[in-house]
Amino acid sequence: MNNQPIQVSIIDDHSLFRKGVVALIREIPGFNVLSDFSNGQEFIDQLTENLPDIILMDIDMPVKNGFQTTQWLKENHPEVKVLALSMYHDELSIIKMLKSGAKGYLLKDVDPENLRISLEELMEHGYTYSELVTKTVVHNLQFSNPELNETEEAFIRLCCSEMTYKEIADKMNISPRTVDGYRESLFEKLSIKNRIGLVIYGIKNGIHRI
Amino acid sequence: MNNQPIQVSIIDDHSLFRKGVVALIREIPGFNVLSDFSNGQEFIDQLTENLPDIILMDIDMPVKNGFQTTQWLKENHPEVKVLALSMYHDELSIIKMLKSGAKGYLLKDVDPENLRISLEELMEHGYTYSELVTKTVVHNLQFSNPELNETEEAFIRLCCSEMTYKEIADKMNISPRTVDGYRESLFEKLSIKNRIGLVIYGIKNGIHRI
DNA sequence: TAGCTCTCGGGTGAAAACACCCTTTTTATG
DNA sequence: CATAAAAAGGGTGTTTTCACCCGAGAGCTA
Repeated sequence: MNNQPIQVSIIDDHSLFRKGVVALIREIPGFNVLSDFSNGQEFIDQLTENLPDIILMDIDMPVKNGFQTTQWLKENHPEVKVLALSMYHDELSIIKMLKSGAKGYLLKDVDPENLRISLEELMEHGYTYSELVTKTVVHNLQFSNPELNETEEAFIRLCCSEMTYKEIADKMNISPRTVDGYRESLFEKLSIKNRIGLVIYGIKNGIHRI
Repeated sequence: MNNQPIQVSIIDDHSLFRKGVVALIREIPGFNVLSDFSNGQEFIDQLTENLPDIILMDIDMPVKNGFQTTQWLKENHPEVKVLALSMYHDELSIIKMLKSGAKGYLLKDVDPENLRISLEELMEHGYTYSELVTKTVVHNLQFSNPELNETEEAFIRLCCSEMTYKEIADKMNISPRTVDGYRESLFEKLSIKNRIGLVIYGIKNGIHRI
């Protein structure tokens, strides 16, 4: 290890939480907070050559969310290590964040000591996979959730409302028959029996946030 | 104002967030952090004569949640001012917290400066009602959420599954006709149109947790 | 070019959900 | 005790949802 402090940036739209994390990280020896932003776009807009070593990244944010920002970093600055920091422990969020390029995934209810351990592990090994992440990835391998395309996700989102299928068809500018097809193929794919199952699936997997 | 620092305690199960808030409040002149706990029961168990002036109270916590703990404080130590600090901005949470005795309600995405302002206002006036709170209370007066009894909540819980109404009737040991009545009265009470609305309401209001 | 798959769309009938009418039973309360 | 209010159950008909059948066209590819 060299003796330069490790630079950390935080991207989270909850400013109280963000500032709290900033204060906590300042107390960890060997780490320094470089900057903090309330969403991904703000971070990208204010980018300088002075990049952080680690970014703590929230998922749900306005303008540019955690998935998109992590993806952007993977393509433009792959040397920056993204550590996801989210309150969601649903499988889809974790898997999507890892696929986007995150090097680890922590829940927001992690305690400061474990945050420190994860940060150090991240610098040492280049990744930090908690038990939650490992379990989720293995589970996902065994019972892999079918890939849903954009249309299917949009359809599920609309199903999480009081609209009838006919109204959904109008909204999507397709025939009610097509909606029928979407429904049937999703029932089959997701092993569910009716629209309630679709709503539960949508909410459970973060397709529709309440 | 006297020159004794105002004592603040924080009850929140997300320890990273909690410790962050602790660090932030320590930086506010005139305020001191007395203690912090991960849930209401832990706070009550470790109670001494040395009570805080203000408690920052989360809602969703294991063992004893924010509603119960605030209620308990109202009955046992009404001089302690509870300031709710939650990520939920739904009407039910805000109203239930105020009914339980909270003197204010802040969202977790409040910035540190507004937290400071609210704390000071709380000490000066004994309450701090943000625009969010005022708007919600007025809205609630105009469109007050109906009280649901145990049976209705149980029914909603069962509706958040793939069971048909006939199966729900079997499970509840009542006639399908009665279920019909429950459904119709709930549609009316909650101003919803169909079962999807019931599912969304149930999840949104914590009747069914995913 | 024949064959394959995927998306989109259509018809029909059964089952479930929903709306609106009603009566009986239970429970609370003056 | 009387009487109102609430809970439970019933009949009937419409709309929505769901299941299973089918074909047309686009795009890919062996």
